[in-house]
Amino acid sequence: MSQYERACLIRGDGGRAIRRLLERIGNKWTLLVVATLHEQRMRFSELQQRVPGISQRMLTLTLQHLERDGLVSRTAYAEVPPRVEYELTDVGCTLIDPAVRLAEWAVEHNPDIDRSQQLYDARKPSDR
Amino acid sequence: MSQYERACLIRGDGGRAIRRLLERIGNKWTLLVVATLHEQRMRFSELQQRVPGISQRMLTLTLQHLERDGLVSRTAYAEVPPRVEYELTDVGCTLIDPAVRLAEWAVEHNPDIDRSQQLYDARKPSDR
DNA sequence: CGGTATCCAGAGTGATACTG
DNA sequence: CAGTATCACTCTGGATACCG
Repeated sequence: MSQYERACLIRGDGGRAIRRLLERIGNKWTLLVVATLHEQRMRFSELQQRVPGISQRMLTLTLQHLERDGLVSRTAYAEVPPRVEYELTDVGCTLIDPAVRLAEWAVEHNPDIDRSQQLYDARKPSDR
Repeated sequence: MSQYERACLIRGDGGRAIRRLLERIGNKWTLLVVATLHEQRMRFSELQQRVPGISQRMLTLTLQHLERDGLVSRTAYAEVPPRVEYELTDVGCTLIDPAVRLAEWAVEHNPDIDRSQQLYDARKPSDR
């Protein structure tokens, strides 16, 4: 399969498949939560500590979305005080690999983008 | 490098690298424009025709961001009427591969996600 | 402990009209 | 042709307070 043909996958159905995925993981916290859960199953409060900066509300919302999509499973234990644990499902695990590729690209090309932005911003507006 | 170690890349610097990338490509149009330009260099109006639904304003904004990041180059020809052509830079091209992996995941797992959402939504709110 | 409910500020997006 | 300018709207995310 050629590089060209593969690129067509992105536009595929007018881009609907990948758009849907990006609406999921394109937000501020989802990938961080997924990557954190990949280390091990974890309860709510532990997750909140390991994802620095996330608010209770956003962690709740993120986990609910992930559970609805079947990427994370939620287990509530009938105890007092309550205990709830989250873990990646099998499908959720398969997302790690493509996500890591993206992260590798990001880390590798961050300096390029910095440089390009500085050049761009230094140009006189009239030259743009 | 283990799967576990690779996943750490996502959280890397508190997730800053991949967050920056997702702010770029996580929006509605960027990846569609990149994938379209991957076919060939193209002028503004042609691009607008090939990316169905995009407004003039959003295409302008998307291209300006991509140019600032150094993923797309812009060439204006001093003609009347004006002609401007866009093409992927070398760095821009390297983004195609990880993006395609993501698209492949999206296409492959779309049915899983549909099913999971239907199950989730069918559950009584009290069971959640 | 693990959530909900409410409110608010800001960013992303789109329609429309105008311009070199 | 390839943009800019303006306005309106929606959606996200954050702060805070309360609940089982």
